[in-house]
Amino acid sequence: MSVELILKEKIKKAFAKLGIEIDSEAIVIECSKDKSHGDYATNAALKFSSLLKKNPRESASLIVEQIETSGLDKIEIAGPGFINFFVKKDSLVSVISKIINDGIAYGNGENKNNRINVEFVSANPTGDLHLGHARNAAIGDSLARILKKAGNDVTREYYLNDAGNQIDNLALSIEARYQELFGRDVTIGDNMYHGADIIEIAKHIKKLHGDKFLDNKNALKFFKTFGMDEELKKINKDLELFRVKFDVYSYETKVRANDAVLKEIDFLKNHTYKDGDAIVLRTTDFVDDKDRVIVKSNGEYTYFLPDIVYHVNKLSRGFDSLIDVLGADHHGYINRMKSALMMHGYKEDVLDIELIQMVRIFQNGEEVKLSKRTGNTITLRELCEEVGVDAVRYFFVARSASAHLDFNIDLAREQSNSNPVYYAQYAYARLTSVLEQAKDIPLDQSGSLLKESAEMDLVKVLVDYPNVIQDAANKKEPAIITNYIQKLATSVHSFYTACRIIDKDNITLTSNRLALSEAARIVMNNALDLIGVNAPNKM
RNA sequence: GCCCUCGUAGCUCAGUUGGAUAGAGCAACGGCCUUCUAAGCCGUAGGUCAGGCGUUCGAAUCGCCUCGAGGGUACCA
Repeated sequence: MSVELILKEKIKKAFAKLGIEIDSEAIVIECSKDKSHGDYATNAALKFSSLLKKNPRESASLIVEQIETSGLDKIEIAGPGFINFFVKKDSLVSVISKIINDGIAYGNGENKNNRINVEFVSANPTGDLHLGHARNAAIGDSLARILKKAGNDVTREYYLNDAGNQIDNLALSIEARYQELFGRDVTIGDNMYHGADIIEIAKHIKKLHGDKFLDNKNALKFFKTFGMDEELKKINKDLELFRVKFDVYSYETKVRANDAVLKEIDFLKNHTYKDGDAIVLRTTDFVDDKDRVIVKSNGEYTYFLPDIVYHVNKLSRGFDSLIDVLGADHHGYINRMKSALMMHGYKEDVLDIELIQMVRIFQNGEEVKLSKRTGNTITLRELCEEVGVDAVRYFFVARSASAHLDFNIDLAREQSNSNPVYYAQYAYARLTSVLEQAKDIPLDQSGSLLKESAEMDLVKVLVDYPNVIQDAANKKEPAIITNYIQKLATSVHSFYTACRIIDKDNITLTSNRLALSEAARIVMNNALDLIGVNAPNKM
């Protein structure tokens, strides 16, 4: 059990002795920022003083009298009524042997028996993944890793809208380029795809099939599936480069098979009304602020309807909850989809939509304006080639998803200390190097000789790791992990500078410090992996 | 108009679910390499937490108003 949990239990029991039951979730334990405030502190006396009918300081002393003191050096009451805990060194340093024994499993949450489906990227296979997809991929994948680490059963899913207009336009674009290869006059319309990738696909088809599809009734159908496969192959190659892998690909055409959409309309009939020839879903009965059209006057479906079918499909596969990672422009989508799922009897929070704010690119101190129309775009591949996968993944996750991200290309490209990725990777490389040089010296996991403040600070950061994972998972916020990585790197560098690790004249101390180094190395590797960043042995 | 996200050091951002003297990194300044990687460490300086009112023992955090940035408000996807 972690130190924090032990303290929570102690506080809970102290309250119980005073005749008050409180939930241990409600007890807040903080790591003290100031050493004179002990190792950990709680505001429980302040928070619950009204229950004790005493002022905060009096409450604090009542509680302190009841706290069982094993594992503690002393307890102090300070300020308006904080209770400060000075923890015995042994209870802190025991984390070293725990980390070394658990290895990569350190920080794993208990199995929650909770199946979560995380859907992200889901870009239409009509061209390269661009900047927005890159942030989506970085955050979605990191989130999946974190949720898994926290003890959930996670499935990564990619949804392909292969029934929509985009795919038709893709087929038309390929057809035009294909005919062009045979010298025909073609015009590429505004809603068609102008990219060079389309020309490549057309050439590929010509090479494989010659003029077979020049005047062929089935040409468009073929261009559609062939083009989509080609584009998806490229997307997957880019994603692989970006260290993102999906467990499941869902095709809209398959989701819609067996009249699933018609059945859905029938299922929803008690929640719909007609507006002219259109069918409108009464989402305002639930959590939406406006009713939504699901079938247009011309009989076509809006995208919303098959999307409902898709979400119901996901839930029918046995997931306890769904997460969609979407761009911030999908804001209006959240409540209408939740409403639709509530019509199916699901709770509002069965679906969680993580909105990702826009990325702005800065170069030479100026914003780079991107536009698909003018062809001025940046693809995920270009970005990775330009600044490296580690830097891109780190930067795209390091800011809270709900915050706009200004991505400074010059900074990310810079292989210098102004780049936070290198700061963390360097800490890892230093530890690895020391451990390699001292590989003949056995580790002493007892921590009995550790006493320097730099050593104990590092130990406390390591103790904190499992809590950080739970926190990041609960808040669905990968940026919490990067914040932790920075803190850990700082502690490692301070320790490294303040304490000489290998000392041939003091092998016992060396063994202690090597064990601490190994523990820190394991946790750093572990944390970097959660955001998909490599931990290099050398830099 | 209405809804959402946001506004914290010169820049980019944290801030542990209302707590003690608001913190990092970069940029600036001053120190530290005969020994494990100086891509590092230690220190100095830098703040009207956009502004105002309120809630209470206590507010960057909660509520209301104002100002400012971005997004949404489609029978587009």
